[in-house]
Amino acid sequence: MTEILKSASAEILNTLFSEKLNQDNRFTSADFLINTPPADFPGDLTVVLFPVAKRVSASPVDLGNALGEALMKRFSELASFEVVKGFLNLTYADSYRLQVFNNVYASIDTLWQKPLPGAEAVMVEYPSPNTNKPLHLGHLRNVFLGHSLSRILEADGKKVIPVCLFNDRGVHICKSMVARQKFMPNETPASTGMKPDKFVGECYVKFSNAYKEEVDALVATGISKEVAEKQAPLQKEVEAMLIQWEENDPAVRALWSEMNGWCYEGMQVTFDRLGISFEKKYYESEIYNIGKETVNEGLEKGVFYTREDGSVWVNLTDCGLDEKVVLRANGTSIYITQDIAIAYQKQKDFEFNQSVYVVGNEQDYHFKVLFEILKRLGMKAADKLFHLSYGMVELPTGKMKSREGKVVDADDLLDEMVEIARQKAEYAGKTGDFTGEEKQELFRQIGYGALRYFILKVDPKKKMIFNPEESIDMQGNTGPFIQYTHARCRSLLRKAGSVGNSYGGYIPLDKEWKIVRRIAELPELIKMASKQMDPSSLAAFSFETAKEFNQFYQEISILNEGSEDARNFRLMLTDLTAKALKKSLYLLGIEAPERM
RNA sequence: GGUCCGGUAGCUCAGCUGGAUAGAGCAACAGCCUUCUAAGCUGUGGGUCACAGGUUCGAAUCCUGUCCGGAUCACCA
Repeated sequence: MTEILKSASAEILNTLFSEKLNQDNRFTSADFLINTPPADFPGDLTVVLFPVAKRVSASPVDLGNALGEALMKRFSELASFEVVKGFLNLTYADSYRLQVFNNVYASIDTLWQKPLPGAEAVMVEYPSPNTNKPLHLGHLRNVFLGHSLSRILEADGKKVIPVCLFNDRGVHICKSMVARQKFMPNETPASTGMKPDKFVGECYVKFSNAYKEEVDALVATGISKEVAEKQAPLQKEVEAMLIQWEENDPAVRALWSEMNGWCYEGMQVTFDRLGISFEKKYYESEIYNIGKETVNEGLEKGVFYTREDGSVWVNLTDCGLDEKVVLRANGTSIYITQDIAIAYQKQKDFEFNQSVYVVGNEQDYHFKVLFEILKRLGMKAADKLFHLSYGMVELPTGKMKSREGKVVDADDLLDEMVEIARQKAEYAGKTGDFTGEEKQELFRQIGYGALRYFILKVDPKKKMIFNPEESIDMQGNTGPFIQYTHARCRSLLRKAGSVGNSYGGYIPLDKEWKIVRRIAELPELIKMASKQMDPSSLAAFSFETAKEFNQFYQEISILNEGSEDARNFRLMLTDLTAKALKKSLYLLGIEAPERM
């Protein structure tokens, strides 16, 4: 509708001001800005008049009146207009409003077509953990984003290929291994009763503490910190172990397999809780050697060069980046070497139109370098890669530090959320007729929903602060609020028995129309969220919709309404709202209970 | 130091490619449950949009500079 109005407006003004306009400055629809007016102004659409009025040096008010009148004559969809300052506010006719309602109501069920054959394929890689410690809050933001993004892309008609990369080798892994060997050789997850991935994480913390002591001791003898970090015996041990690993030393490999196995076992439990799964899992350990081959190719192509000590480099200074090592002097490969290899491997394994890496913004530079290198290597898919960069989750005390064990553990947090949901529900006396099992399931849905919403409602690009001391709210702009509104709708519909499909000549109230108007924008919103890879707008949508429905619910009878037409319309609106809420929650990865 | 990102109410955050009087939620205070779920609704208070310039009919939004915070510039990942 807005597009039609824009071109009509251009046409009308061109005729009206034909004397003042020549070929070069005639209006086109691009000259018109039409948006929705602020809540306390009348109308459904606003034409901003200043720019157009200026061009023909007319007063915005006069021009607005003239334009408004002409549009009224031409469009039966419009009921009235009003010019306020430089803004022309247009109000839809009731008949058109009902037409909009009928259209949304008819299409809400089929809004998410499954990807059609030949649909664009998008690979989404997340959360790509290291296998030396369990998942923490930072990973949760990653998972929520990746999961939600996948659903949004699918709703936009794309085929999603979710993959996960395990950073399962390298110095960080060796640190946990050295610590296990040295400090807790006889302990196992079973003997300690720990979740296996947490046991591995414990090793990592032990290493970091011992390493820090060594460094401090060296510094005390007058050595600089930088040198001390390199000379510390534990550091040497790690480096030695990395080489042994690359040389396939059986004992080192056995230790590595055992510890990684624990990590996968533990992480899978967390993945299952989060409801995520992958079409393919990549392991750096299986691919890093291909990286070395690619490095050789790069040398042949002249993209890389060798230094005297044998290390291999790439010079990216001509595009604002630095010189970067791609292979160590001792021949072992580093992070970027493997990322190069994995990019090629992905290209080999799947056909895709786009490949998204969901990775924190601390690695912005790394991905710039990686993508530039791949471009120079002439990789086919190089222009299809996209780094979805998101902000860090910080504690009030600053960054989380896994080395120091100062992290919010993912499992613990999920447990805690369920517990909070339970407490709030019991305090409110909510769950009288639920069975024990139903309750448990409900508290899980609410607790998880609260956490996901809390994280997804903020712009992914921005860093966010999480205060573990203040438990996540369940009132106001929260997941449970939206879940509650959905459950409330469902309750009404259950009580009504069935929803009729005719409402005679009923004319919707303003409060009712506002809800319809918002939900009618959902398809457009999904496209936008998909394009911008940002779920937060859907969180905002679900909140606004829920709030508007609650206002309506509070003030206006639905089931107790005398007029059957009105009752039917309101039930249809309730049905529409429930569906819109359920679907927007789904896109955020949040479940929508029927009762709560 | 170079590069990049950010600074909006006491707190956590919205504010789309510049548009009307800068909005939510939490917290505080005052109301609303014999009627469809009170995890709800209504109202009050709370702002130099970091600061200073500039661009223009119009700037939280765009440009420049300053201040403050963060990330990154590893033969770590």
